[in-house]
Amino acid sequence: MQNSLQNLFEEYLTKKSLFVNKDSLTIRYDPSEIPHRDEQISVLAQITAPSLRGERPSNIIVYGKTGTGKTVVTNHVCKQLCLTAESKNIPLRTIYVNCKMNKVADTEYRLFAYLANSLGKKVPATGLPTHEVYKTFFNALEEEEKVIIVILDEIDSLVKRQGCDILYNLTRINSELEKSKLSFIGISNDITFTDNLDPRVKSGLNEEELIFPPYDAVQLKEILSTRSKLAFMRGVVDNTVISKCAAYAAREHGDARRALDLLRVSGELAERENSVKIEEAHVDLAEKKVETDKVMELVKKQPKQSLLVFYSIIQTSRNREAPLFTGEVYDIYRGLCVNTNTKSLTQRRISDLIAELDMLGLLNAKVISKGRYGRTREITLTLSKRLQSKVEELVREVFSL
DNA sequence: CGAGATTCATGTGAAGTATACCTTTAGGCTTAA
DNA sequence: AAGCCTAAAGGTATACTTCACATGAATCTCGTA
Repeated sequence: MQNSLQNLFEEYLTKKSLFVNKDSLTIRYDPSEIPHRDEQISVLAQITAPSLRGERPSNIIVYGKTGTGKTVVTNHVCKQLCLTAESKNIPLRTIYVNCKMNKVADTEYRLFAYLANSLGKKVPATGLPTHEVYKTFFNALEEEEKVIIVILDEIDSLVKRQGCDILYNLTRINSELEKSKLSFIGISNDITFTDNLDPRVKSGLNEEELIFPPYDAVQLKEILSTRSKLAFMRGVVDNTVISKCAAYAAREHGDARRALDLLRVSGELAERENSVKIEEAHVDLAEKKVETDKVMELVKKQPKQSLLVFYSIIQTSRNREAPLFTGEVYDIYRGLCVNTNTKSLTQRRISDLIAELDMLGLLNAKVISKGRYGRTREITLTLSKRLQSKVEELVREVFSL
């Protein structure tokens, strides 16, 4: 056993990798070229450029669906901005926050805590008054004596959860700052997100806006082939593979991240099979794996109670085509709590948890009225059968069912 | 027959509770003069 | 007397519960044609 493991590792080392630089296919990678985004880049650069003269740039909201390059472009421009500033000794700083990340920046308190933290101030996870955390952040800002650009990724989910007061407070900070200047780049998947915003907030935050259209299949192909040249050894990827990845991703509203994931995972699968090049079959396998990984990642992050609720929903809908209602799910959930020795939450809370699962895209829950028969959420699953059973498996593991 | 009232099942908002954690402060102990 | 540590007091955020009211179309009711 031990020996074979060692063999495996040694074999792995001697084996030639298909990859030269796998990082260039991940989302963390900042490519030097971002094809088909010249316009967005230059607009963003123009808007943020005043920061180099110590002026406060306008606040911007960046719209676009997932994988249209919002985050990459924003980070890219900010990085270049910072590099320029650094070389010329200009006081400038950018902070990136993802507002969707659970338990990181999804409330006002946590957002300020995160921001303060990234300016080097330690703030405890709980206990302080929110205003105190706000002050800590504010003072940290003043101490910097810089122009500071805060990038709020997935800002729409923050607003959906917490309302727009947070944004109001954020936009207000500026008028109180003396030594530093603050501006925002909000990134949103939802184009309609400013519609329900308080007009004061809207005018403050939405000084400029920038829209990222989805990529089409041709553009995706181009992106993929640029990146694949960086990522793979020569002759590993051929055109048909790239076309296939692009086609799959184009089907999903032109999501470049997905396309890159597909290509990377295809490569990994091919490598694992000791294949010398990526075959179309690998892409098909990768398509499944990418989807699975994405969902499983998300599910794993959910708190136990949400998992139980989700599990109840999957269980109930298994033998049924018709959509489920909150009440049924709650009954199943209660039973499950007894089985797993878990303290069950109230229906009120479950109602909120279901709404959260809906927000995460793990299911569809629509509030409907059934007339005489009351009002409820109509719940349908969006995951494929295969993924459903994967989730079931995971939940059973967690609760050792 | 049709307009308006009724009804159901649960959505939804507000206020309250439990828990975990924070800072402040007062008291007690130690130490150095 | 000054300095340091500790534990209690008083405060907050968050996740959840409790309470009370809101919702909205299918169904019922009853007056009218």
